Amino acid sequence: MQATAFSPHDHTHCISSAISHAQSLCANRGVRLTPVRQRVLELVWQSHQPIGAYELLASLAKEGFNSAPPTVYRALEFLSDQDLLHKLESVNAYVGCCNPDTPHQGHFLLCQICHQAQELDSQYITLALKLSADQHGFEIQHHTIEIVGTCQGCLDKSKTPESVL
Amino acid sequence: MQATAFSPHDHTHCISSAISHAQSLCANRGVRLTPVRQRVLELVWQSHQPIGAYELLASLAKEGFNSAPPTVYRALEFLSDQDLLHKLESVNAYVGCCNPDTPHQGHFLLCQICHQAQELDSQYITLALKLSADQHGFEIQHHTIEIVGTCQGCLDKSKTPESVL
DNA sequence: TTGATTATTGTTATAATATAACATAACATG
DNA sequence: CATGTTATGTTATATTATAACAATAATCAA
Ligand SMILES: [Zn+2]
Ligand SMILES: [Zn+2]
Ligand SMILES: [Zn+2]
Ligand SMILES: [Zn+2]
Repeated sequence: MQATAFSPHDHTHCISSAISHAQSLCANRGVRLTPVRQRVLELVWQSHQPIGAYELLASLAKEGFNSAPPTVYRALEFLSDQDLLHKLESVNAYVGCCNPDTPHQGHFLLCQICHQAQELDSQYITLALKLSADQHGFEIQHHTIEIVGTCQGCLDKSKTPESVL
Repeated sequence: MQATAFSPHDHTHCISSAISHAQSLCANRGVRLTPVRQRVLELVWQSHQPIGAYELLASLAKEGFNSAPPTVYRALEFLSDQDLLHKLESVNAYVGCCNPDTPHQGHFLLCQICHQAQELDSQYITLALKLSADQHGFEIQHHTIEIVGTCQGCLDKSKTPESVL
């Protein structure tokens, strides 16, 4: 099992890969990854911690971009439409999508210690949702699945007191 | 399979049962279901459609209750702490809880046509979440599971054109 | 190339949701 | 009653998000 967000990894690779992926994907789709859109995507990918719209806005402002709310919300809307990021409803914040090629809703693990989010695409969960919906004759359009808890890394740290190190 | 919210039923029974249940539950727990708290709970139970804080506030104001935001948010916090309602994060609105005796997070079906919400407690979903989390060594504290789509009643209506009626 | 068309961005204002901070009142208990 | 605690009142403000319209930039057909 390789978790990405929660385990040590070369995150510069996450960023560069996400951006180059987004560039080719937008080119293929005939949509424009404009400077502000790309910069918002880069900012979202700065870490695996979901980031809020107004935090993005502050960064854009520092960098000389236009800094009114509609600017960032439009960029977020575009990136979301292109499946390049997801909004986490329970924290009003945004994370980069790991798999933008195929439209999907993710399932998310959110660590309340390190505040990182990991997107899953669990067939278990997808099937369980479908079974439950079917039982009620309910036709699913989309869903919000956000699981809050403690990630393995943070659990390990909490079980290793300073004195033992 | 008996769905409650989405199928015709005596909703006055939902309301009175929720309120009397809440009264005895608060008495047992030694907490106070004050007038404003009970009224908020009644308003939440007016229908199976999740209701927003400011809509509650407007109703309270009409009825002569204090009508500043903290009033309703405090009542919502109390009711949530007592497991008498849930917040639906994806719509910033609140629904009465069907099973306040045992602390839990619900799973919700939200119909985008009739805007009603049905709380589930699906063992399928609970198990799937646990399996997925375990695979990542992730310890679950709580979750947000909100499934948006079309309920059976609204599907039936859409499949029965006017001309046939 | 020009002009029409559409997509994108700029700008101002405001809506919608939620909380901080502190004062007052009600309740419980000895 | 005196006291500590819980609940409510009040004012202000924080946070998140969108409406509305103007200006600019890209696209494309003639
Ligand atoms: Zn990374
Ligand atoms: Zn963590
Ligand atoms: Zn009902
Ligand atoms: Zn419906």
